Amino acid sequence: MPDPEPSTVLVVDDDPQIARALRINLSARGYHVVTAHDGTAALKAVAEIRPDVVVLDLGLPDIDGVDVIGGLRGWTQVPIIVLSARGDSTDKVHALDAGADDYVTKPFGMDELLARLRAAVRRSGVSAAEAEAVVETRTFTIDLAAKRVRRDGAEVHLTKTEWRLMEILVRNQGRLVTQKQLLHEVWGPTYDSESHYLRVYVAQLRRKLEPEPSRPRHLLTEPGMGYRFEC
Amino acid sequence: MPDPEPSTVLVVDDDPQIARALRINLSARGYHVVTAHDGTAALKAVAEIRPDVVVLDLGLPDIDGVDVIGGLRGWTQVPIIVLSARGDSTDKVHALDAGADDYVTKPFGMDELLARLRAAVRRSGVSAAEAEAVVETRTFTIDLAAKRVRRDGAEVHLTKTEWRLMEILVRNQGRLVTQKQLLHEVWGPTYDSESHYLRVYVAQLRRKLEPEPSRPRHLLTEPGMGYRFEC
DNA sequence: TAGGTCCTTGACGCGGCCCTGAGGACTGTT
DNA sequence: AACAGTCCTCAGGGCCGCGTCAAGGACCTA
Repeated sequence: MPDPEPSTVLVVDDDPQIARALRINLSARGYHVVTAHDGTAALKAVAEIRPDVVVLDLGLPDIDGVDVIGGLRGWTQVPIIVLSARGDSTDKVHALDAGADDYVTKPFGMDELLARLRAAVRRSGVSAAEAEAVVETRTFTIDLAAKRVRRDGAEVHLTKTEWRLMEILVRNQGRLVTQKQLLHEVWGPTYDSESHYLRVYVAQLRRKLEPEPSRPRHLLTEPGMGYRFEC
Repeated sequence: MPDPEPSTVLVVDDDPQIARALRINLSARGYHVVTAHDGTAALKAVAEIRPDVVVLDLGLPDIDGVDVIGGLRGWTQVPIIVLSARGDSTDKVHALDAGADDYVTKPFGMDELLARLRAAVRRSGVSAAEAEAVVETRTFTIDLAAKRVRRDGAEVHLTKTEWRLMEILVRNQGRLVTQKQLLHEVWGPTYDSESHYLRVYVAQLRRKLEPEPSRPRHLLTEPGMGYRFEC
């Protein structure tokens, strides 16, 4: 097994001290760290960089932390670990019920936070990895873990967007994925009806992967609803 | 949608007081509670009753708590919430790294534990719930999650409108669905009396799915009222 | 700054799906 | 037996959604 690429952590905290401390510690442990200093930036950052886990301080200047959780849970399952100075029981309950995965009160031990981070990443990784990492069709092979596609032995290069789209379809193989879901997961939660994007990119994938792009056998259209990947 | 069956919680604690307190509180919240008083019993209980979540005290008389976690993680992904009197950072790290999902130190607030329990069940339920969406009849099979219909092994293609209609009827299987409700949910709230639409589309569904379309056995008409799906 | 890749956006033809209307069957009522 | 109401069936026309091609522009790299 090759060394897995480092997990990306989005750290959301308006206190530069804490953000810096987290950045240093997490980076030292091999994580790829991105920081945001308010809720708006956090929501945007999640849509753009797709972190593997979010560490979220509740005391943000612009948006209430619980609303940030809600905004994320509307379209993504990314694990959220809440940091908060308030150890109040009702705060914890609200945050957890809004969709947070864990809740750590400040001051916190870095060891503990790291352990909880590992637990969160491990959990979400298990389900993601469960779907076999390699999917084969008659004409091409997809390695989800390595992010590689081969066709007749030769490697086929997919762009970032093409890959994201392909990955979602493959992870849901056999299932119909709605246009809205695809748009949300590839382009972000603000894209609802730009189905033209899908047409363009599905066409590109078909051109690269299907034996007869005009008669797709694996990337199937369900008119009015979405797309479906079949082996 | 019918009421989901209650989640089963395995409470593992050798202190009868705490075990009792948990049983009372969890039962009051609608959980199905099973208790075990030592590690051996816990391991056996998980294998036998397959709980949806385990609440595990670390101070067990026979087996070290971390080993219990390890014993479970060897074969199951059931969420484990650790309870412990020791708030020591290294204990937390060991338990979490052994595979625990969460760690709560005694004394704990019952509200918080319940919220963490909900979070754990929610997480694991997302993936498990989707699998249970297949409805079978004598002649055809409907997979609600994948949005696909099979008849005698072969795939039957439904259009968007056909599928919407079918889905509503299937989700209300056995129950009568009124024409108005069907029109509202498929064509929108402004459609009240266009029952001709329904006739056309129900006929199409019957033609595609019923063995004898003129003598429907599953898509039944209730004259003057609506339609009903029967397995 | 130049070159390349990639994302976005527009225009256009085509096929399939949704709607619609007409005719007929069935049932219950007067 | 005539009639009204509801339902089933079939077929055609309009239109929306899909696929395709191509060009503009953003971004990165050298």
